[in-house]
Amino acid sequence: MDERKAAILRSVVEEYIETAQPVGSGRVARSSGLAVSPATVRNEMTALEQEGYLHQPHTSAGRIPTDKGYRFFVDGMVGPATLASGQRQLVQRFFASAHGALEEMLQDTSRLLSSLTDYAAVVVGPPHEETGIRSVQLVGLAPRTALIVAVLANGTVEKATVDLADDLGDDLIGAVSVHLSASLVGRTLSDLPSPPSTGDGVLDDVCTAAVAALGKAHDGEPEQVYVGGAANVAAAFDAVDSVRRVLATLEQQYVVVTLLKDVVDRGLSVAIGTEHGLEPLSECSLIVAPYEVEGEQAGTVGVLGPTRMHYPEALAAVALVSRRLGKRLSEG
Amino acid sequence: MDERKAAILRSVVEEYIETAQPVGSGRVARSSGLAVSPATVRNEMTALEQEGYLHQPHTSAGRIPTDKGYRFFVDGMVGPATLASGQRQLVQRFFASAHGALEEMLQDTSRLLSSLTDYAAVVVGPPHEETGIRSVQLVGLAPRTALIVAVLANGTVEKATVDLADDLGDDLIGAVSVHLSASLVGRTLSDLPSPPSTGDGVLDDVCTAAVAALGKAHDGEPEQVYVGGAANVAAAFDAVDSVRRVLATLEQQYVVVTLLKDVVDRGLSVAIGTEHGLEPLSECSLIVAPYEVEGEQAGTVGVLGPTRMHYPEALAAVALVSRRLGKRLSEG
DNA sequence: GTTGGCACTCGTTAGGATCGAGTGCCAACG
DNA sequence: CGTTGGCACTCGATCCTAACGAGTGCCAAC
Repeated sequence: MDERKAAILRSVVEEYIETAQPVGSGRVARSSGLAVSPATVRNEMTALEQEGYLHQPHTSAGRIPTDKGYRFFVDGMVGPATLASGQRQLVQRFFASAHGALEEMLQDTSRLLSSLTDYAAVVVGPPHEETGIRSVQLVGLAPRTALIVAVLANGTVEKATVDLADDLGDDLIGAVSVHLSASLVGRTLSDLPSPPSTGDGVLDDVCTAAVAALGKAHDGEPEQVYVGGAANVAAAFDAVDSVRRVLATLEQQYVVVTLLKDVVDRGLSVAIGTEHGLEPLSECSLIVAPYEVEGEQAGTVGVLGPTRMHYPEALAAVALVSRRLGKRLSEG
Repeated sequence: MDERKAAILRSVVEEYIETAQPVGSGRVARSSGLAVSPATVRNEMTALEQEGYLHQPHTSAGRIPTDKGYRFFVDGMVGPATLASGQRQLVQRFFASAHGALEEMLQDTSRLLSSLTDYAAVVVGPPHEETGIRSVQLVGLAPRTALIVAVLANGTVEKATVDLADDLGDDLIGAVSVHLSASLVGRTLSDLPSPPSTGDGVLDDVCTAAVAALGKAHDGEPEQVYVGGAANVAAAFDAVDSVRRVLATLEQQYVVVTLLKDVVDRGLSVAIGTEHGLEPLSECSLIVAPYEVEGEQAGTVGVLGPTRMHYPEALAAVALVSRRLGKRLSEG
């Protein structure tokens, strides 16, 4: 692919992202900056179509980029755009004043990202399984029900209800608490030991049940995902049915988490159209970036928009937010 | 309003809900079961229009119910429909097998309700402020940061980060925990006492800070709200802009909570169109029902659909789900 | 009070003409 | 040989008109 063809392709993509209208040779000749006639552009465009970068809705219409065309555009980008200073300030201020619980911060981050890009935004939280347990406690709720509560190092709380065979007194529950605390603190949810025997059968049984409940509650559960700006999906498409499909997919937390993980694992930061293989989202592109907490990859932030999204700006926003989020979470 | 006019109005509403097309006199004459001619129906319909129950999009089109027309229809309903046995079973099974944390159960309930009705569903959780505290604990997270964790009687966990002036040792944190526990257990979040002095200045300071943090974190915060089936909004309207407006409103948790509270407080179970005063939702109707846990009104479930929603079925679903949810939560 | 008849309204649909953006092809040009 | 202007052609979009028909309001008759 020679430089001129690339320039033409870029021009088509840019125009189409801006106008959502098929782009004709005349428009490209004017806007691409190339000093060539529309006829020359036409010749190149037929070639680009044959190579699969462009698509013609019908004879005598302009061209529309294919997924492959967007891919070339994205790969050939000089890099993410620089965000407007107002937007950078917004991010700055958000993370400067971000406070309180991890959960709220992640939810607010997804809202921030969606308001930066005008697309739907997704934030996947850090895996609970790998975070150190700071405290464990058993709390009696009802005569035969207790709650095992584990506080993790990142400030999140995991809990599970434990059904008890007998009605235990507060003293016994307290004893169990102490024993559990001694054996579980410092471990992780994915690495729960069976607590050493105390010699007391009842006490041991409760301990085992509690640990089992805690382990089971978060076994195979995906990480928490926070979706922000879902309403932007409605603005991005004008077919109400496309909107429905995308929203229905976004509601399935498990699917979303898997999707983001998958894309990140494949080392991509942009998945265009069908590249991620999720059929209901074939009209969408997804931009993702992992964020790191204390050097460890902790979670993912992402943006979901139409394939004709503003890639440079969205990439910049996602990159900035993921970096700042990681930094913010690292300082504790 | 005589009986025949009421029957005609009912017929118009039912037809319009079914077809989404303006309803003409001929159709009503056929479907209403009244033995009258279209001409008679026409006479009545002009009267109904002058009284504000019906609206004509343009001369020589059929009639569409106004909000007032829907209101009359709903008020005159013999009662909620009986749900299909398949749906009743679904609810049955859901609550029989519902398990685990309150939060997940409420989220799943909203999904259940949305799948029953094909509208968006909303569930507002019980207020945390009024639930008894079962356990309080201070956990050190970082050198100068701790987390105060309160377990409530309904199995939910409240927490707040506490910034410490000094780096406290585990022993001191433990002491604070014990002291906090002694003074806070049994109280509620809305009724936090200032812990009695221990004679130790540092210890007292930390206690006060922790209690303040806990109180502040949930002061004026609305109850948690769970939205399910938001994608159904896209199916209910065919103007993509209406969809956007409604979704954008649903994303504002505070607005949604206030809306539901407001409607319930006014003793309504149905708010039609502009009745709730929330402009972006003027094309929607809202069906709500409070649910009671142990005799106390605890929260609200609701359904948001287009004004031309299937009121009898939706009412039945909301009523059933709220009743069963309350029952399920009461048994602990 | 009810009804059939009737003229009228007005959105919807269908057909046809026109427009114009855009194309492919080709011959000419540097 | 790549580039370009010219040109005929395509085909969706736009506009117009006509015909249709569902529905209305009104009125006279029952």
